[in-house]
Amino acid sequence: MDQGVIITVDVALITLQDDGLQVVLLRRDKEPYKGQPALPGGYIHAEVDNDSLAAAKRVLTDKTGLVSPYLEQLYTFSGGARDPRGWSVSIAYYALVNKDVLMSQENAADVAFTLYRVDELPLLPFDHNRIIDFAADRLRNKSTYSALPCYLLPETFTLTELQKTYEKVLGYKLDKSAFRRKINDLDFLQPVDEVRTGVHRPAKLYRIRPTKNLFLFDRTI
Amino acid sequence: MDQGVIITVDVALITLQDDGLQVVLLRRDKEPYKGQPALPGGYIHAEVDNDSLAAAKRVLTDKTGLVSPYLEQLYTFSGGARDPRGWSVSIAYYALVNKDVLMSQENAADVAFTLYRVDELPLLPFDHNRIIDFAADRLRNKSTYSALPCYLLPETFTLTELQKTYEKVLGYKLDKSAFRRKINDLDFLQPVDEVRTGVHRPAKLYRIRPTKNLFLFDRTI
DNA sequence: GCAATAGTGTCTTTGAGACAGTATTGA
DNA sequence: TCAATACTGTCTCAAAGACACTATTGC
Repeated sequence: MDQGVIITVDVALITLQDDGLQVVLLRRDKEPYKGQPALPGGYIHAEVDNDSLAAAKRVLTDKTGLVSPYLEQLYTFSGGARDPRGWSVSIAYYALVNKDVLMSQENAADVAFTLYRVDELPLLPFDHNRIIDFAADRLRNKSTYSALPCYLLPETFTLTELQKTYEKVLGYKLDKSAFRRKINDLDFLQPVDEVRTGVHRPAKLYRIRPTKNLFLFDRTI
Repeated sequence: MDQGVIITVDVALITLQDDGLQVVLLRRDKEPYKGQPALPGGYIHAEVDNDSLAAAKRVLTDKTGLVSPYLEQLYTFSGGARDPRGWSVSIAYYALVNKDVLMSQENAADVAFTLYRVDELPLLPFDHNRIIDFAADRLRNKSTYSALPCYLLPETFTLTELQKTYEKVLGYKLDKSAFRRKINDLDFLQPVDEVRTGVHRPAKLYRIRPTKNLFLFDRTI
């Protein structure tokens, strides 16, 4: 049955730089909006994709060479006005990745990413501005009660690095003492037998406790 | 472009009875699964629906005669295994309605609803069991930090009725004193110049403060 | 020793839970 | 006056914020 509806997945791949959250955009290689920066996306391939999550994984890997440590369905955008080709549905996902992992992948896969601050976007094709707004809001909101920001960090990290990450995502400062008390109580990190040495006192390294699911807290961080 | 993908909306319309949350199911009037109880749902009509929210409203009104006071996108279910007709996408919504409003509508619109407890469902067609589980989980979770349960009540209600509603949705008892303190602090109700008279001391009536958006709290109820 | 960062201890404030109290109605 | 429900006051406890303190490193 042909309902004449276009069905795609789009992925907002988000990372963290010194100056805030960034989203990965790629130059479109096809019409419409050929050559313009837009979210990685593509049609669902009913023959190869088990479901839309599989389609999102495939799109992300095909277009960026990455396998994200965190990928979650965001929202489904739809309507007759969002795509010049006609009535369309985009099942949008968002993904998180560490900046250094992303950059080394850019070299390895020989693709050209464009990074934009999520709060300073140009006008993008389709409703991609809205999708990115949704993704940033979801990330910021969910970070108040989950371990999500861990996925913006490398495999191991110090508590100070984790706190700075939460602060950049949330947009406000946290108290060091209270932060460490909560991290300790919530018990979602495991110590690694290493330290990060720098100019001064070395800091203990941690990794997120291995799990299939995102750690959700029963209170705020 | 025909991708051979079926695209539908399904609505989990939820109400509250004495013994807990109930979901409205209707007997399917078409194949597949003709005659079996299932969620109200239907194809997107690209010619008439502005977007999937409009489609969900239309489906709900066409099949039940209702306009729900609360309707929100839930999740998008997809894949090749959920529908015998082939690879399909269901943009699922959930809606809330008061039991008495629902029942009077059943008579007015001359439709036959079947109500099932969300925790005691038979095996349903497609992945409707999963959709209802998602809806009940979302409702219970969101009720801990929002005014959602108000939409399960009639237009006006007493504080005791509201507390009982929260308790039934959440599945645990709340302290009366603390509950009223919070309702007062959160300031999302407005008093109505009426009381509910019964056998004993009359109770003040309230309604939810008029707003376009759901009231979200910065803490737990 | 000094500067800088890592990490801890403790006081105060706030809000939640427990629970007992008072208030108002119909019969 | 009594039963039943509406509504309030107060004590205790736990978690959060503020902030000062100690610890460990390179130089």
